[in-house]
Amino acid sequence: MAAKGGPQDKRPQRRARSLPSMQQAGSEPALSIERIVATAVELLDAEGVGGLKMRRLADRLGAGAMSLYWHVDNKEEVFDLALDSVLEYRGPPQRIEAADWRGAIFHMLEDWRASMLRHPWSASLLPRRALGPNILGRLELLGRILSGAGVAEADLNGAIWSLWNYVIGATITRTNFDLSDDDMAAAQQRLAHLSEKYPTIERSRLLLDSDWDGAFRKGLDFLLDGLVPRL
Amino acid sequence: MAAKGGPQDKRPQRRARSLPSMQQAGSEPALSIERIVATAVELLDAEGVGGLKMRRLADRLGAGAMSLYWHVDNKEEVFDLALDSVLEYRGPPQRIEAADWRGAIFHMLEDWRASMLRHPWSASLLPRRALGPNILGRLELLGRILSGAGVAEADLNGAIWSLWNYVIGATITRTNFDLSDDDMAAAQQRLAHLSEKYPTIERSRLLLDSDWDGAFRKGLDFLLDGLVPRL
DNA sequence: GATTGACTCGTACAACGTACGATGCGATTT
DNA sequence: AAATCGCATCGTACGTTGTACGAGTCAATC
Repeated sequence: MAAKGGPQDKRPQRRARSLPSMQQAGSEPALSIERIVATAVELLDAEGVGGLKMRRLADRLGAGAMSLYWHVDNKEEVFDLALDSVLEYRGPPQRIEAADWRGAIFHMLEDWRASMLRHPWSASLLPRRALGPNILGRLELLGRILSGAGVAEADLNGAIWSLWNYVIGATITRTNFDLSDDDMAAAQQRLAHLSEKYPTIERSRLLLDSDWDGAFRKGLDFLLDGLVPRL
Repeated sequence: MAAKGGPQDKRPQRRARSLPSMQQAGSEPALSIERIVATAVELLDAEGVGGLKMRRLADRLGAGAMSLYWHVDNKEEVFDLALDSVLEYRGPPQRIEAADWRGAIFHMLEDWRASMLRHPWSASLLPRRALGPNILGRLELLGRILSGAGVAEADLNGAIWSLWNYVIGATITRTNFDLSDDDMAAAQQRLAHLSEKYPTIERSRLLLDSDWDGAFRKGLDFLLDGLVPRL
């Protein structure tokens, strides 16, 4: 979309924020990207993807709707920033990467999944390409650990992507089928109708109660078994 | 959203379509869900998710915008139907499921991925929960093959979900980073900026040229090695 | 004091999904 | 034949959204 690589130097680059500048009546602490993103995450947590509207976001910030556009190009960017902000990774408890690479990978990927499950809207935003620094940081860390664990240079990209794919797939599936009780009942009924067309699904209660966490870990184990050469 | 399970019997259930009923001047073949969905897929292929608007869809069909709403509840449903329609599976060339379960699974999952890559918008629609008959059919088939291959009942759901997660994750990643040449150049430049923060990504050219297809197959192999008990 | 640049916001507009009700038409009933 | 009914189409209109535009405020600098 923004293909033409012109200068387009409309963006502020950096706000000096010299004084508090009381601005209203001494209450609202002035706009900033950080505050905008944090409030956007709040709003998304509370009302989902559809609940994030520029006017509402501005309201929560005690600002006019159009004020946001000085800090942000458009709504898309708010989504991108919110997504990346939720994926920050503070690293494993100790520095054990080299010795226990498997533990390090597990920790990072489970934290990844947990972070996204804490903010279910994040999964549905993932397919829209937004490579923020936190996401890149996770990919970088993943590559570094795998590389240290003995994965050959030629296999590195494949290994990184396999794990990434698995994690985001699992997260998307999980948030997608994390039905409320009402939905469960409805699904149950809808499926009962079709039990003769989908007997296996019906018998294993695939959509109703799967052990998501156990399945995630087990699949991850298998993947790692294959990706990293046994020593 | 549509939680209240009232009767809401507004939907037509079945159109008899008794006569061609020349309707206009003998040209347009009258509206139907099938035609609406097929045209929606065309439009999505041509212009992406953002390009599908009810008015435009109606235009392409030679109909008024509001005419669509007799066949369809809302735009969401158009998305759901388009997604499912693209995921139809005609089955493996021969009937070899029992003997060559690995081949059968590979065939189905690679076809799955290929179908979605042929319609890149489909990946971004997946996280919105829409279990059409074709998707359910694929899950059912997957379960049946795995079960026949010797996966224990207790492990079945986990195995199904692991494979499903992997496939949709891989597809989403692939469509997400399938950059045009312009985007590639832009990404290259943006990354050059950060090469000291992400040296591993930079060195392995992770975002620029990965062997997507090879990585997909390899990871799938590893998953299957783990999921299905070796005989 | 004048100018500048960072920042805010009220107004306005175009585009969208779709509610509502009118209309046409074939089949059925009277 | 006339009246009725159900399927199907569509024009108009409304509310909501993202955001373009330009005017406004205030502190820092000249």
